This record gives sequence, structure tokens and C-alpha cells, in this order.
Amino acid sequence: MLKNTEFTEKLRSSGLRPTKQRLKICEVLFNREKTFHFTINDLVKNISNQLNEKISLATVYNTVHAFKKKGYLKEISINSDKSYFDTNISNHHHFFDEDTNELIDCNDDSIETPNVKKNITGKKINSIEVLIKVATDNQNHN
Amino acid sequence: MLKNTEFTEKLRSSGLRPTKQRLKICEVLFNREKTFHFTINDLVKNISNQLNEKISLATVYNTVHAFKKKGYLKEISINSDKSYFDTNISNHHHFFDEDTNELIDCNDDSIETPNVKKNITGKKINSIEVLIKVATDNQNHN
DNA sequence: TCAACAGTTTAGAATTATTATAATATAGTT
DNA sequence: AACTATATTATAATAATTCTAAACTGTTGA
Repeated sequence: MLKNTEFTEKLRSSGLRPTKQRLKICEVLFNREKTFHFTINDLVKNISNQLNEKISLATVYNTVHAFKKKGYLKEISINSDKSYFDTNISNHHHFFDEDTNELIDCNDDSIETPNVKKNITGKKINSIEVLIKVATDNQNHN
Repeated sequence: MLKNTEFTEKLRSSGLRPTKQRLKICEVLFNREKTFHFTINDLVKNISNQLNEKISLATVYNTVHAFKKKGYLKEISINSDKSYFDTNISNHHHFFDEDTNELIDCNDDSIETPNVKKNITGKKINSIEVLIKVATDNQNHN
């Protein structure tokens, strides 16, 4: 569990001003045992539930994108109507339950990161994401 | 190159009525040498360019989703503001060029499909998608 | 400590993608 | 040719995200 001073330091060291709103967002995102997935909407709700405060939607968008840029968050590639973010920035993959729209971390090595034997010329690989879509067996029979 | 009669047959055999609009969409999507990626917007533009006709946006959405359900199209998991579809329904993976927002097929075996050693209990794996994000080396330094 | 400035926040409007709706039209069958 | 079920359409509604311009605030340097 980190304290506000530590968040302040961390933000400052990466060139982000430690504003009230950012510190609050840090608290909600990073002051917990386990990493988790969220949408912008989830986060806004969490802020109002946990801190009983309101940070404007636009600010939450700005902050999440700033944190992503600095590598404190990962955005998960999924074709959904909304964007999913992950506070787990380690190299890992995901299951997506199409019945419940639930995203499940795969932290052990049950999904191995595939080798990429050939890359696009002149480009650097920024990420390798694996998404396994699952559903109950009796779905999709129409 | 398939003819309209063949599309008619194919549609009918999968329980979809071979309406004018669907046949036209088939023509634009499947009457070509190479498979390709598109967004709904791209498709609407192609229809008006190639056939000089207009099919309503809602119909294009309906048809694309119907084709996806029947397995004639794949939706690609990517966190973008819009959905990408692929007429290549074979098992393959993608590069995504973050500089140009271009999606590139990987048809050879330079990206191998990862093994999934453990699955969610009671669920069936519907797909395994690998997305490699690339960019020029001098990006993301802010 | 304080003023100035650069960067941040805000609320609301604008934009964009997608879905819902309800009336109309049409394909396939009788 | 008429009937029925389904598809199409245009429009409205919704929902996610971005834009904008004004107000505000943290930081820096005096």
C-alpha cells in the first residue's frame, strides 16, 4: 500500500504533475493487493464509490491516457464497444468470456507468448498480445 | 471469381435470404483475388465506389454481423474507435502498425499460434488471436 | 511568500460508432 | 397472385470518446 507522498514522487519523476485528481486516481488504481481490469466508466464509478468524490469524465480520460503513455497502465486489445485497461503491466495474456463479457488474466504460463520469427521491416515490436475467446459449449448454434 | 448465382446458393444454404443488398455486399467482399481488412465505413464507401449504389448503413451493419455469425467474416480484436473485419477466415494473426493504424496480415508461419495449456473450466475456446503492435523506433519518447 | 506562467481541469458541446425502432418493402411459399 | 415472415430503411436514440475554451492550480523563480 503506497502513500500519497509516494504517488507524488512517482508522478513527478515521470513528468506528470501530482494534482489532487491524479493522486486520487492513483489511489483507486494502485492502492490494492491485486491488479484489475477496468473501463473508464468503471473507474469513474469507483472514484465516486470509494472516495465519494467526482472527477470529471474528461479528466479521467486524460489521466488514464497519460498513465498509459507512461507505462503505468496497459490497454487491452479487444473488439468491444469500450476500451479496457489493465493495472497489470507485466507481460501476460487474457481470456475473454463471450458469455459474460468478462476479461480474465492469465498470469501463469498456461498461455505462452508466441515467437515472432519475422517482423515488419524498420519497425520495433511494442507488444505481443494474445486473446483467447471462450464461451459455453452450447452457444453459437444458430 | 464467383457469380451471383453462387453467392445466392451459398447464402441460401446457410439460411440467409439472397437479397439484392446481400448479393451486392458479397460481390464487394468476396469477388476479389486477395482477402482484406475493412471497417463498416470502408465497406459503405466501397459499395458506393464500385457499384455506384447506396445501401443503408443499418443494412450494412446487419449484413456484416450476419456474415460474421455464419463464419464468412472474422472480427479482429483491436482497441480502436471502430471495428475491423477480415475476409480472411483462416487461422492467422496480425501486425498493427501504430504509426499508420494499418493492420497487416501474417499468413505465413512467422507468428505461431500459442499453445493454451489450461482453459477456463466449462468453456470452449472459440478463437486464439495474436496481435503484434509495431511502430518506428523513434516513437514514444515523450 | 508571491506573482506569473505553463500546464491542467472542467463542463458541456461535438463527434463518431453503433444499436434500436417502427413503418415499409420484399422474398419465398402457397 | 396473395400471404406471411423476414429484411430493409431512415431516423432517432444511445454510448463512448474527443474537442474546446474558459477557469483554475501547481510550480518556479524573484
